Amino acid sequence: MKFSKATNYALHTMLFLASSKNSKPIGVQVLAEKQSVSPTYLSKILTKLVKEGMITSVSGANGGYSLSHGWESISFLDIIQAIEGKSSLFDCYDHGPECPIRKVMLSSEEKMEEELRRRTIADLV
Amino acid sequence: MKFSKATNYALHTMLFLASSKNSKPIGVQVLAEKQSVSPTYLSKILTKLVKEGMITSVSGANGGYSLSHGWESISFLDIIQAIEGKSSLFDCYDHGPECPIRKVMLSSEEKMEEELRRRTIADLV
DNA sequence: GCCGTTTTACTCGGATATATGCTGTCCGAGTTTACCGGG
DNA sequence: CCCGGTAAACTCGGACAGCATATATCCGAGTAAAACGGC
Repeated sequence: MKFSKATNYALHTMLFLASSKNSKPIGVQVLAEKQSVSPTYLSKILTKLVKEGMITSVSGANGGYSLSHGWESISFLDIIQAIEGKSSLFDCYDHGPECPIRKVMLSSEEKMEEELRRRTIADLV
Repeated sequence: MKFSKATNYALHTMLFLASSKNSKPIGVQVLAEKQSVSPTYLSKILTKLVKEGMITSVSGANGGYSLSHGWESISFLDIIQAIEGKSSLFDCYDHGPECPIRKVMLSSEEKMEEELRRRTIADLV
């Protein structure tokens, strides 16, 4: 089990957008170049962030992506879940909600999420 | 990103072995049946636990798997890492060890591992 | 009843499908800006 | 100077290919206990 590269790209893109306080949108070409990833693939990833309202996209010439209003409160967990989905890391089949193993796994997972919820991109700028 | 089913099987097998205090080894057939998984596949998973010294296997008739001496101190993390490997959940390419995002991810991951290290199968019996 | 042989019940390991999800590409469509040429 | 049309610079979305890994199966080999059979 690994975090996907897509999550990595999303996090670094958010950090980059937050670092360049430019109000003008930044094209996906530029963002992709910084991370050595193809623009079309990055675009696909960023679309997920747009749908979650974390960033906004502007079509047409001089278009690109920029942070949404209220971006300062976006946590690592928000970004990760936008890419990876919100489902639990651990599936316990046929053992029901009372499965003691499941309980341990879920509580441990929750510890990580607490920390990821606490940390924001804005903290790093 | 998900924990693999193999990890689930490994954890439940450990719990089952710990619950049935029987000193006699238990055949993979029995263990597999409890979890609705094929015996040959489960065997492959359990081999990893054997290599890590958590359980021992006995060949031949009336053979099977049983807990190793000192099993009481085996943590969830031990079992999970035996199956999933010990590498970090988050890879940061080309950003070096000073990458601030990497630091946040690793520290969050560490929170989960702390909890998994604290919890043992023996606690659940 | 004893001992050697065979059968049976197991695990072990490698090789090999199959499935699933991640990564990445391609292309057509829509959108906005910049440019350009005619009046 | 203005205005309309065209080109250029973008994002968006779906379809699709390639690849890695997880999942699962198959089979031959080794191993230990039980069963058997001759003496």
